[in-house]
Amino acid sequence: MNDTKKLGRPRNFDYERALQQAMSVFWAKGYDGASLRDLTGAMGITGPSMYAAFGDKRALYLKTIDHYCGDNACTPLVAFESDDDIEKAVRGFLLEIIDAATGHESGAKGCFLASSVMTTVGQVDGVAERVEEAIDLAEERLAARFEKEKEKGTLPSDFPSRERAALLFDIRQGYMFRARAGWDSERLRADLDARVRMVLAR
Amino acid sequence: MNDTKKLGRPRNFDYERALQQAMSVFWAKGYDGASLRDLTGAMGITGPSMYAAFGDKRALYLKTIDHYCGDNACTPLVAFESDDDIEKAVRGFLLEIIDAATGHESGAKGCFLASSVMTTVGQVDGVAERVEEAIDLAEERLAARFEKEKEKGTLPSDFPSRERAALLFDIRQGYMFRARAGWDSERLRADLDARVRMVLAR
DNA sequence: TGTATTATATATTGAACGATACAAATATGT
DNA sequence: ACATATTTGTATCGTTCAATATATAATACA
Repeated sequence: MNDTKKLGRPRNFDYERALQQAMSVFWAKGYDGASLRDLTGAMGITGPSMYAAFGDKRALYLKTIDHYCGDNACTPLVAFESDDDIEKAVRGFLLEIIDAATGHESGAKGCFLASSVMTTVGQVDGVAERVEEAIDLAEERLAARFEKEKEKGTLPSDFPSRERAALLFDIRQGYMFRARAGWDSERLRADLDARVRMVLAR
Repeated sequence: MNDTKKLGRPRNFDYERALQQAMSVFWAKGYDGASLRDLTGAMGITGPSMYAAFGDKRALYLKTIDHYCGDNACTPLVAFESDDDIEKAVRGFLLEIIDAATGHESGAKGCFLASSVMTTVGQVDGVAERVEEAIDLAEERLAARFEKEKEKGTLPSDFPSRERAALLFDIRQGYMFRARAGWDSERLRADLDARVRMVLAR
C-alpha cells in the first residue's frame, strides 16, 4: 500500500534478525526457560523496544514460530524432495533428521516445532493450531513425493503413499525422542538401513 | 535393619499417596508449570513438610519419575505382553497408546515419561539418565515378546525383533506427538491396521 | 524551524516463585 | 516426668519474573 517511510524515530535494530535471535533463545531454553532478560539480551534491544515491536512474550513466541515455518526451515523435508533417487531421498531425509536431532548449534537441537514448541501445546494459546497445520503440511509433502515416484513408475501403483508418509513421520519422532534422551548420532544411525527398507517395502 | 518406629512426631500424610498426587500435578502442568502451591495443595501438605520429606522441588520431581517407573505403569507394554496372539498384542499395544495419548484423566495425557518428563531433559539434572534407561528397558521388553513368538514358531526365525521393537517405539512416539497436537482418538485409529501390518510384515 | 510521532534508555512495578526461620505440637527413649 | 527428635503451621525471606511509567532522543512532515 504505502511505501513511504514511517514517522518518528526509526528503530535501530533489524526486526527479522531480532526474531531469529529470539527463536534461538526459545529453541535452546524453551518457553518458560527463556526469560525476558535472555531474549532482549540476545536480540540486542531493551525491554520496552521488544514490547513495542512484538507485543508481549507470548506474541513474540508465536511470531518466532511463524518465522520458522516461513522459511524452508525443515532441511530434512527439503532433502527428501530434492533427491531424484527415492531410496537416497529417504535415507537423506533420515540422516538430516539425525543431524538436526543431535545438532551442534548452540543448544538448538531437533526441529524447533517438534522438540521445543510441542512442549508448550496446551500452555500457550495459539501453538496447537500452528503445530497441527505444520504436521498436515509435512505429511502432504512427504506423500506427494511418493506419488510423484509412482508416476515415474519407480514405485508400484498401489504403494500406500499416505501410510508411508505417516511412517516416516513416526520414525522422525522416534529419532527426535531418542536424541533428546541422549543417544548419539552413531547409535541413531545403527538400524537406519532397516528403516529405509520398511518405508519403501512393497 | 531396624523396624522400630522413628523418633519424633510422626507424619500424618501418606508418603506414597503424596508422591502420586505430585506426579499428577507434574503430569498435567509440567515441571515449570507446577508451582509449589499447586504441588503442596494437591498433596495435602504444607511447604515445609514437603521440603522435609522430599528435599526440594527437583528432588520431588525425580522421585515422582522413579515412582512412575516402579509400578508397572506402562499399560500399553503390559497389554502387549499379556495377549497370546501376537497380532492382537500389537493392536492392543497401539490402542492402549492411543487411549493414553488422548486420555481423559485430569490433564494427564500420554505417557508421563514420554510427554511430560521429556520436556525437562537438559533442564533438570537427573532426568536424562532415567529416560534413557526407560527407553532401553521398554525396547528390550518389546523385542523379548517378539523373540518368544519366534520360539513358538508364529514368527519366522529371521524376524528382526529388535528392529520391529524400535519401530513400535517410533510409532508410539508418532501417536503421542499427534495426540499432543490435537488429533482425536478416531483420527489416530484411522490407519492402525496399516501399522500393525508393517510391524509384523515378514 | 517548530510539531507530531515513534524508538530508546533508565528505573521500577506488583505478583509469583522457590525456599526457610521459627515456635508449637506430638511422638519416642529413658 | 523429662529430654530428645521430628513434623506441622504460620509467616516471611530474597529473587526473579513479565510488564510499564517516565523521560529523552531521533526522525518525518508542514
